[in-house]
Amino acid sequence: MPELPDVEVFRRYMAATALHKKIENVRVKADRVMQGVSARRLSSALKGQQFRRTDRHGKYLFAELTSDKFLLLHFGMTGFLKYFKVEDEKPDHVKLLIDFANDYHLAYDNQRKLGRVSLIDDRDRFVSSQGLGPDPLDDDFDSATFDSIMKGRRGSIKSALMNQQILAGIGNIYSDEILYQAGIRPDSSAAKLNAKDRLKTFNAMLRVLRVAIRHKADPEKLPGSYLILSREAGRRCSKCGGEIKKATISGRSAYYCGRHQRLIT
DNA sequence: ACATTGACCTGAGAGC
DNA sequence: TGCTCTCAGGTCAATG
Repeated sequence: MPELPDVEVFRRYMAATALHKKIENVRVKADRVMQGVSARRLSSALKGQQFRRTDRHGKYLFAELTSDKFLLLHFGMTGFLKYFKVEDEKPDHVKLLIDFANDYHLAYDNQRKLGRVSLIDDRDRFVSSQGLGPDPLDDDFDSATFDSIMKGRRGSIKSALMNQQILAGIGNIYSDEILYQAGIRPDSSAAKLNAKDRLKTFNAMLRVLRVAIRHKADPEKLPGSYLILSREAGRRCSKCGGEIKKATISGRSAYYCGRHQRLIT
């Protein structure tokens, strides 16, 4: 679930529910997902504070506290947030539970332990220390930046789109979707795309990410012309009737239409 | 320096 | 029903 559009939906959800409320208590499950911070320190950093605003870069969510520190959340493959009041709405694999003064709770849930919860001092410093590339939805990210990123790549276009050091936020599902919409096969060489192909990919990227966010990143609500609805080998392409193929690229399973997506080598 | 692979976790679903 | 096997949207360290 949690690629850029999903995390943006989580961010908006958190902003709509959990800002400006006094944090009364914090329950931390000491776990692999806690990174660089003990349960005790995280708990004391949150207690008595409020969340002032939320922010996102790629797949990372930042929740700024009134103390100027940030709670950092990464959702791995199975993470999500839930704001709730009564106990029976509490999800099953809660790693961090924040109790507010209004008797509501915010849960960070993650079944598999591939996510990350941390406490950081500075958002921008975190982004650069992680070596994260630009977020494609940042205002100053344009097609010229996208061009310069893609030109120097030796591998496939799909791997380039998914490389967080190059471009932050796109994962396996949305890289397939972007290339499906752009009509380019995922195993095409990133460096061999011409200017027109790059512009097509860039435009498809922005469109797909925005449309996904608008539909709450819920696959069932996405337009019928999206690959995500028929992402299975042997199915028919919703655009051209071609056959959906499966391939392994950089160790991840990729799906594409064998007819309307062009291989560029 | 860059690209690709395997390991890390846990549970769902397929196949028998 | 129950067992085993494979796979899953994440990153990171190790390898080529």
